Amino acid sequence: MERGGFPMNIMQQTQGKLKEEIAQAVIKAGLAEESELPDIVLEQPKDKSHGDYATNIAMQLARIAKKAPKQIAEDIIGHFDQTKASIKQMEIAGPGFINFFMDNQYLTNLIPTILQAGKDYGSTNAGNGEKIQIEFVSANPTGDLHLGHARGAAVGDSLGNILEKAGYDVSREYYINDAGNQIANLALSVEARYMQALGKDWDMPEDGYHGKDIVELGEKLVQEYKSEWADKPEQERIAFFREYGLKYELEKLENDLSQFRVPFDNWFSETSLYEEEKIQPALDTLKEKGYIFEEEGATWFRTTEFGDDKDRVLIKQDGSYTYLTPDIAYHKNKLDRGFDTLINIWGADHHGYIPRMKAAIQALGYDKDTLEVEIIQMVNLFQNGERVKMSKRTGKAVTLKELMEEVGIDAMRYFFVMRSSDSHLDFDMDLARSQSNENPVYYVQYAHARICTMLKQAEEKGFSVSAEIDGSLLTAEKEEELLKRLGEFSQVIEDAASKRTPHRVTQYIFDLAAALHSFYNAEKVLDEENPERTKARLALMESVRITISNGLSLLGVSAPERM
RNA sequence: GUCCCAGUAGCUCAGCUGGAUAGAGCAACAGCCUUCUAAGCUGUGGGUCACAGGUUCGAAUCCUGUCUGGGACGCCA
Repeated sequence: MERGGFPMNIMQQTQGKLKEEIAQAVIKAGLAEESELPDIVLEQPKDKSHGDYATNIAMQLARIAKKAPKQIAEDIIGHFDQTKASIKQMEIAGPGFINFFMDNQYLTNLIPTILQAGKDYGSTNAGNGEKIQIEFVSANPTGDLHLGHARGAAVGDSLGNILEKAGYDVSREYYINDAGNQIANLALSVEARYMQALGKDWDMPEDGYHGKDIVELGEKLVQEYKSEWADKPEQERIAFFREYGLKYELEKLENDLSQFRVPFDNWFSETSLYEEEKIQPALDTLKEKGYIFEEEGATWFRTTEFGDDKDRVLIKQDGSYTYLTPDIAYHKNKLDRGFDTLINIWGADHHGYIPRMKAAIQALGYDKDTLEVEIIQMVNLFQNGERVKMSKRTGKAVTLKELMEEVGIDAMRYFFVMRSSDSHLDFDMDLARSQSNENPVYYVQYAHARICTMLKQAEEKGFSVSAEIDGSLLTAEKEEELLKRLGEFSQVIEDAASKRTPHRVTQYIFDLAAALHSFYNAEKVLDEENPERTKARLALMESVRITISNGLSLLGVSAPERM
């Protein structure tokens, strides 16, 4: 029952057997050759009267077998070996669907599996250890992280967790843009705030950073150094502010993200590309392959070769690099480190950058799909029913840190991964903060806490959770619903991983929590008159608790034992 | 002008590689606590899936075009 060190996914096993038997029946009935057999699709009908599983194979075979779908379905059923696939009943419905009603045993078998797996329940080896690097956030170290970064951080971290759970080998990385103009600007901004803190009349630079954090830094510097730096030679002063500012900003980024439960495996410095002379070799590689040309005193990369709308400058007329150039060297470095797939998570305002980066990947000799760019759409903040206006220029944006204090980390993490990343997100602060039934985070956490209470009281009454239960006692409608949901967990994770859609996990645990609440109101777990059923239900409850807890942990949301 | 994302219930959004009567939360309405946490549950109403063509047994889903909203189109980063 082991696969890749993880418990085998019972549901997949069941479905696999069923598909296999369908294929056998089709061949035995002479409806198609093995080679012309289409992929067998099993779906779980929404309507329970359509069985536990249904297949559309008869419709798919209509053309190949040159028969009416209903006739084909009858032939398949006639040649089907029910005993092998634990089928209780089969029927033909609608235009030619075959509905399968399963023997329930296969569901209750889930419980011992989940109890044994514990924190590992849901883990699979679907990713086969594929090495994936996720680069995300990567905000310039020139100010506080704002809402958009926060969404990217939540999505990136959750996706990383999900990929790991699905058996991928994940590395999370933050690319620090500590080399370009923006850092020169940071130094000038820090200088200005320092001078202002000393009471001097000093203008902010043209493209300065107006965030509150730099104002605070100016004040901090005055406390620490008094007016010492005001009289130093400009060059020395700027160099100091540059270094100090960078360190200050980076520490802040790391602290905020770590508080937001977003750890990185590696913080990669752009400057290191210069120091380790990684840029010229990358340029040389492109040159050798003939993708470089000179024009109007600049050096160009022929990205149009790979479908970009125009070629891109790598070295400007003044001899300096564009942003793209070290970034190409950076991506070459990533590839040299042996990752199979690179995932970059970018804000929607960077989508225009995708074709040139993909061009670089291809020019370096890799398939364009080696690099995947996940675009995260914008976040709009709402408070008191109104959209909160933000301006980056004046530093009026709401920061990650402020939001963590205002609404809490659990709510933020959940909300940011609640919707598909390519939908704009309306973040309602009042809703995120509210401790009410309108708030989906509480809804899910409450389900977990409810179970914990039951388990605790069960213990006080002398019951203990055990995998040795009589599964035939779990036949109530709400119990079957719960069991079916529980069985889907691994598949949900695999889908979320392979399609890079972490929001599916959020939807899943919400649905699971709903099934739990519904069960809770319909059935009583603790019943001293009926200890066997109590034991069976306790084991079911613990299975649900484990699954909710595991799901929440993928999202970086806590699973409280009481609320 | 070109490119990307979105357009599904009053609102916010799901809808997997095309499948049966399009789902959920909120809001509205009607019920449920002497019983394991009512931060919960049950029920009702609410839809020309932006529009128009096409592909086929079958389209919210795939293709083409149009419209609307947002974003991007630098020798900025």
